Amino acid sequence: MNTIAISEAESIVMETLWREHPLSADDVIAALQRQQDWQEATVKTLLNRLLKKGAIRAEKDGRRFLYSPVLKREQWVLSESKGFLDRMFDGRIAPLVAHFSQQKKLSRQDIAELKRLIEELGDGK
Amino acid sequence: MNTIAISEAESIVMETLWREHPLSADDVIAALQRQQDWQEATVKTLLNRLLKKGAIRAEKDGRRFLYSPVLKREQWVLSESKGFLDRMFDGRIAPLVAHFSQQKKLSRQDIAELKRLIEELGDGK
DNA sequence: CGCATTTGATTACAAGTGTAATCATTGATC
DNA sequence: GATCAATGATTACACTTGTAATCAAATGCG
Repeated sequence: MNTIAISEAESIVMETLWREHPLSADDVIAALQRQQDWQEATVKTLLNRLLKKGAIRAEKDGRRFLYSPVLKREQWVLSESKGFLDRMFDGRIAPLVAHFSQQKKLSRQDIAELKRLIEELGDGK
Repeated sequence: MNTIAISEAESIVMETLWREHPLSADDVIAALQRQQDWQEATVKTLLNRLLKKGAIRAEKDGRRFLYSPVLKREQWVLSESKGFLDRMFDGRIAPLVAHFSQQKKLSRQDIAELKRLIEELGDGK
């Protein structure tokens, strides 16, 4: 229903626009130049696909367009996260954390942050 | 040697085999019958693709085959989770939890479980 | 004014995916 | 032994995705 589906490559373009906008195609290309080994044409294709999907919008600025996100990052992150958790952990977050801890993939810092988070949660109650 | 990539539909077949194995194609089809609106042929295609990818193996049982997972669920979950966290949360788990909590997507039960988990972590090792 | 340059639009194309129908082989049945 | 039913193998086909080249329209330059 609500969420526009965007592909991995498209999401990389979105990240650029979420960081800063509006941007011209050239700006986006420049921003991605060193991070991604893409030709200009590739970025333009992705911008167009995102436009067609309604994930971004374009306003005319003289001869070119300036692009801005329509889909909000929060929204995207939440729906992706939800989909992921549903598929992998029956929609619940604790099992994910448990999984990572069992696999010893939690750093001391992760644990500290989690602890702090949980405490805050306890408070608000 | 890193993880075999399986698609969404394929992962559904894998879940069946992870739950119980070995299973014949018919067993898998039967198991998915009500959960998924797939024709028999579809399931067979998916089994074959998984075979080709090496995610499952087949042993002959008379005229048919019995299928078992090769790829382990733990392995798959971990690599999917890692990819997901890298893409969305810079590889760290605390921001995911923070995100869900900000969005008020944590149930009381989730919080309780998380609390228990974190306490355990503090203790051991 | 005609041309080169810029920049968006159109077209391309292979791999992967979802979804399946059809083919072929082999054991089972009459 | 010839035929049927079961079951794996092959083929199909449209859509998405990654990756881009090429086309076309607008605009600035000489």
